[in-house]
Amino acid sequence: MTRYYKEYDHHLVALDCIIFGFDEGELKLLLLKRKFEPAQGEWSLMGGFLGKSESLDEAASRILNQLTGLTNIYMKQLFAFGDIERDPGARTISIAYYALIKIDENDRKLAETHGAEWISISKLPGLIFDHSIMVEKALEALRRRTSREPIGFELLPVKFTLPQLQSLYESICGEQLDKRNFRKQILETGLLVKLDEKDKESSKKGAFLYKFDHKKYNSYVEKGFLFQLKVKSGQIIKENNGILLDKSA
Amino acid sequence: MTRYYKEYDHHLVALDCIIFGFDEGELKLLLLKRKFEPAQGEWSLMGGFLGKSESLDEAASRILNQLTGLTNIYMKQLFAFGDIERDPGARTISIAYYALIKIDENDRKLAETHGAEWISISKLPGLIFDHSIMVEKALEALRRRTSREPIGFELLPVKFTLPQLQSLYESICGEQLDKRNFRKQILETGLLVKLDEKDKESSKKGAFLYKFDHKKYNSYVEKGFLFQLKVKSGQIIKENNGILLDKSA
DNA sequence: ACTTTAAGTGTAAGATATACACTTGTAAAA
DNA sequence: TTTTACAAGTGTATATCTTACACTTAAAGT
Repeated sequence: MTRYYKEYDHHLVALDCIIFGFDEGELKLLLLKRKFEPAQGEWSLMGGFLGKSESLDEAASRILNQLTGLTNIYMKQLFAFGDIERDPGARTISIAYYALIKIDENDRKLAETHGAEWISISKLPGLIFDHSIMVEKALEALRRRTSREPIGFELLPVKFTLPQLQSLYESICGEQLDKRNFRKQILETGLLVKLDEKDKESSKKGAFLYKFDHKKYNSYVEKGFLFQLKVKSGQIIKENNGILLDKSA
Repeated sequence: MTRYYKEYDHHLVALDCIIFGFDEGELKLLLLKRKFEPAQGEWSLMGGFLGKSESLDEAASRILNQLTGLTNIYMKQLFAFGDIERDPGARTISIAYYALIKIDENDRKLAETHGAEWISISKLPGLIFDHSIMVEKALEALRRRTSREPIGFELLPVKFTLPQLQSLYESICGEQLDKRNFRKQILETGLLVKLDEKDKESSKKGAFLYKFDHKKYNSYVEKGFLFQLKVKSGQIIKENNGILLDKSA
């Protein structure tokens, strides 16, 4: 490769992964205790450094794979963090990615060997550096994206029940949803396939299992159709479909 | 600063700015003809390299300032581009920012000395490297953000008319809007202050000038109120307030 | 005085979101 | 075997929001 730009500074580029999972009705993050200095022993996100011959997406996937053994995971770039003092170890640019995974016993064991743990969003410990800010930002991004794309299914088993799905959406948006309205809305999309099987884990009656119709969804996306769910972030106090509601004035 | 991580690769980190303006009823980008190799003479975004002692935001602001002389500009990080071959000059990570500026004669002259030109979104030339992808992504981000935040005002003079504002929103979302509905919606926010002055540039009758009430907006933001305008991206064929509209099935 | 041009204004109908309570199926306990 | 307990599953009416739509007004130029 030809070489221009020789005179400019070069930088360490890190990747940090915010790994979301859903388990026991709670949204969780896969966190680990850092095994090297600086900040050894403290809670952090899984991270690593960018190599010369890998793209950002490739590096992020590699790092996720090291921790979970998983490939082909839903992963999106979140944001680049570049404050000078963000990492006391050295001036490092960190590009954060978030991943959505289906928590599973196998992955769980592999993660454990790295000293990683699934921790509920509502019980997060303090994290090193700017990792808590990354998590906050990832949650906002997850909420926003959930309302535009059917990504919830990335966090559930292939077969899931409607009560599970509703509980997931409730965890993401931090708000109770009406069962009838939720079911009506989600079934109207035509993107769920009802199976002839029930899951009896959580009730005597049992709830029918469904699966997400990825093929149909992709064909809709190509046609320009749009998935849209009203998912409010926990921050919103009062909202209107118009612009801004000003009942007080 | 202590030094850990010594053994990892270091990378060139660039910043590229997608600079939006609004003029003559059109959304425009400030582009320039590249003055150095590789790809000398081709159209590109304004860019530069990250220095050792500046944050990403600082570097992006510096680069914008070099071209326009402006400071305190609305600027947001867009995305980090890191494909290995994206810049034939060297392996470079580029972090793209987009900026919204009020086009003004002074800036226009400074920009010209750099060989920069304001070019309408609808007449963009091919750009070097992945810059066209950056622009496409920036437009999507602008559309999305416009529907959640009142950022249109960053592109207009401090005093503006409602027809101007409507025309801006139409340019951003690529769609005609109904005059009465638009005015109703935007005035209901209570965020516009009507002035006792008219602008007679574009009609004999003249249109009243307004200004945006930043102070009131900030107080709303603190209270958690939300600005929301229905701005559709040009890509969306058919949309519904529910989830996905499936009238065809 | 007449013409031209864009600014400015209100309402009714249709679509969408929301609120709400009882029945069903099954397992476990009595 | 009957009863109890528990979550799954189902429909409608009202309120709210979005949309479509046409005439009047002000001022400059002829």
